[in-house]
Amino acid sequence: MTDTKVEEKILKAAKKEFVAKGRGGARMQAIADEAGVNKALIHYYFRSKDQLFQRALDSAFSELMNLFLLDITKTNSFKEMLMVLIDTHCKFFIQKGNILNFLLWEIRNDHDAVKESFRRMFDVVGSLVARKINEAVKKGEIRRIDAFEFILNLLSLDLFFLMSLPVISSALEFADEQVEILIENRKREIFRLLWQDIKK
Amino acid sequence: MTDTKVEEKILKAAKKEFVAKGRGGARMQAIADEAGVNKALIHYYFRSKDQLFQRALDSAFSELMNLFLLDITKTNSFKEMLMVLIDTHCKFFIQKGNILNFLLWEIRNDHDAVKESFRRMFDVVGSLVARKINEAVKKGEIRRIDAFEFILNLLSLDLFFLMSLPVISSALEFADEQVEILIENRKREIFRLLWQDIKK
DNA sequence: GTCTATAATAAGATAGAC
DNA sequence: GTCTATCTTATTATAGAC
Repeated sequence: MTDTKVEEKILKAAKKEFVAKGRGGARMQAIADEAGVNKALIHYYFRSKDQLFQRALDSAFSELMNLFLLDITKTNSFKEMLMVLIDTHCKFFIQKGNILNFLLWEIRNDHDAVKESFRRMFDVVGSLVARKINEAVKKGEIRRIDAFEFILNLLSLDLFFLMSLPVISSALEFADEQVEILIENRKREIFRLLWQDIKK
Repeated sequence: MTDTKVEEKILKAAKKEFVAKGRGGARMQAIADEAGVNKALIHYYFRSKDQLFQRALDSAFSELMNLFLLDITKTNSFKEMLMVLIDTHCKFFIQKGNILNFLLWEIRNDHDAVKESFRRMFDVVGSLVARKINEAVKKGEIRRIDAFEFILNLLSLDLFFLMSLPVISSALEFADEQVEILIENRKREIFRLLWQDIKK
């Protein structure tokens, strides 16, 4: 608690506020309150709102990248890996709320801010999945597929649904249990669609 | 030109500014400049930034809804319909830029603003597609499928890709021609994945 | 390092002339 | 209806005490 560095507390609070309100809507006062410090102290550590935002964006983006760099090498089969991935994405984004909407919204004007991390992540994940695909093909588990298209298919199906979920469930006035059922159905459907496409 | 109502000119300019900068980042002055009128005139017509935003959001949302209400009843086969839909979505969002990112971002705090339109659209599109499915099933063109899951699959694959395209192509430093090839490949892949799943 | 008080500015809103 | 000029407020940022 008290041994958590103040700088970290502020950054954490900033991330929460920025993800909730966006770059423009976020308030330095709200960040200070959330972190339990004075407004002036934020400027002491981070100089300006702009620089704080950059740090928060970096951090939020890294969190997302780490999700995709999960240790999936431990899964035994491609089928199992696919199930684990879908499940993990759902759990993460349900917990993290608007982080993906936030990133896709704020990054559009500032591609450079994440260009390097994105490319690195892309290389690592790309080659990791490509290797997994090769192994599975050799074992005769799946047919030969394109790694890029496969990843894009998976992420599209997972992430778009999770991004739209608040709108869908609010507009259709789903109760909490209905939402849970919806998610479970969706996970099954995504797995079904992807697996029957690639399995041998 | 001059016979375009001023109110409409302002609304159009507002939509452009809000979609580009978001609710918080948009500036009344920028809207006035874009519309070629005075700042005070915006208040005369729309009272406040807040009310202008609501109108702009409504209008942007309607545009999107209209896209999904396309006259697809004219297409002869389910296969043809699917191809037309994928193509239309791509064309629309490449032209309209960040409209989807904007909506998914801004609506998260204000579901009520679009609840009714969304539900109406959902009902209309849902029953339209369900009817199309029934016809195609009877003709033996496709297997029996769930309309909700099918629509979600289609929109996920289409829209997530288009939302992420700016980030992807910037981070991977794709040239314009490469982006075009990417899109064409993606269209083929989406159609392939969906069609082989449902065709009989 | 952390606070209080305050400056500086940006931006939305309005009054009033035309 | 449309403009100029101005008011008001919200918010970032800083100076300076402790």
